[in-house]
Amino acid sequence: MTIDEQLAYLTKGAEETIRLEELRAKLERSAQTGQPLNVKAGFDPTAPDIHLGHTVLLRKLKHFQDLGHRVIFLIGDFTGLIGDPSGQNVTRKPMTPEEISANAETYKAQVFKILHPEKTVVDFNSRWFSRLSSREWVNLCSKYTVARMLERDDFAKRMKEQRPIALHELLYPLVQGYDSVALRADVELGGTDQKFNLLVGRTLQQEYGQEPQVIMTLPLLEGLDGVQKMSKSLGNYIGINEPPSEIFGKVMSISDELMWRYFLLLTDLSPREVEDLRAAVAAARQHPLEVKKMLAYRLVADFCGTEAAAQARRSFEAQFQEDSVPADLPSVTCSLPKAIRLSRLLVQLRLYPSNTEAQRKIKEGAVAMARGGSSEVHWEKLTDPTMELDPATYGGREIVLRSGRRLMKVSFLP
RNA sequence: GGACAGGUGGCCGAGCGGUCAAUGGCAGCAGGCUGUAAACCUGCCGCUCCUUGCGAGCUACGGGGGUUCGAAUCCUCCCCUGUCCA
Repeated sequence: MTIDEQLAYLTKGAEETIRLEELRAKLERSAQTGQPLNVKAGFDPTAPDIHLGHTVLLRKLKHFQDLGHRVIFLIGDFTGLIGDPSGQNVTRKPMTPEEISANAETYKAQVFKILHPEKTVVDFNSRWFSRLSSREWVNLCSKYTVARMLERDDFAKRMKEQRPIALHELLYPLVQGYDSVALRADVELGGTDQKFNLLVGRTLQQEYGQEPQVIMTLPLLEGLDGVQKMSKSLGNYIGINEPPSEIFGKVMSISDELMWRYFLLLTDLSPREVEDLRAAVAAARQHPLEVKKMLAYRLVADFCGTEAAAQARRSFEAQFQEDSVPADLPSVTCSLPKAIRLSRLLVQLRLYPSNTEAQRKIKEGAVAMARGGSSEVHWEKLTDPTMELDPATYGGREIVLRSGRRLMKVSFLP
């Protein structure tokens, strides 16, 4: 690839690159010297649940790897030790080294579904921060001013809204920026919300006599609700470790509008191709449902393989388009020594969190049962909250319970 | 250290001595319509128990103590947040 082609490849889908000319220079130099670029991205040590939102960034890291560069997957274990910047007064308790390394392993298992393991270095920022003397700390703090720090929009916003800002939170950008110094990063990637922190990295590198890193911000992916960014705490996420049918189903539940965004940020389709698809749907040449199934299939295939993707699609079609029972239902076997209340069973199956809620839903007509069969399924609503399943009639039988979109197969021992 | 304003269910936000498990909005769950889309309509939305009833009990309005037959609501101490002053 020519340098221009490389630039196009790397900046595709990125929100902003600061600065493009610097990236070009770095790429040229790397090509001449054969020295790969250090491309850094930081991750929280506490949330080893990678979801599609993270993959926007991970995919971009992979693009750099495709061109032969070295990715530094930095786990912010030190950052995690001090506390949480956004959480109010939740003092985070220090994680043990065991927990941290366990989390790191979990990260690797997930992240290498996307990244090339041999071109990835996993590092921890406690490696340098735990050795930093107080003197060096103060020195680090002297490199940046309060006024500039308060420019960060979320700080500015909180000041304006008269909400608390703890002093140590002001240190976060500094800590993250220093990571770039310690790693001699050439490029750092982050979400658009990270722009300020990334820029601090540039400033600090110059303060420490290094060439500033190029920063690249990536759009934040909206979650299932289509409005807020995908995050675990909001519960609007699709985890890449989830079962294939789960991923497929969740993708199918996003809005049509959001689907284009997913195509753009999560697949290798070019912006042009996505536009063409969109036009086809607008002109009714393509059914949006079919296009969305294609998206779901691709995403499942990325993380679970094409076979799982095909299976997930079949199950989806069986359940929602043919109203029959999919083949790969989650199923449990349980013994039935004596009669059990339906509501209790539902809680045991984790279809509902509490008995109270299970009973409520039963009364509302949300629970249905299909018996054994496969093709001709009859769903029978179970609306009696006092219903009990007794061994005499259910022992040895197999039933399928449904609550909303969730199905569960239960086999009773005789 | 002082003055003032606040802390209510996942979030926002009413209530300011009883009828309050607490109005309303958002989010969420379920039903209908559909394409597990959007929009819209309906119900639910702390927990437990059963005799499933407009049932009983328990827990809840920052924390502790108090006043009262009775407190989210009054008093008091403490904690937390913000603003102004030092």
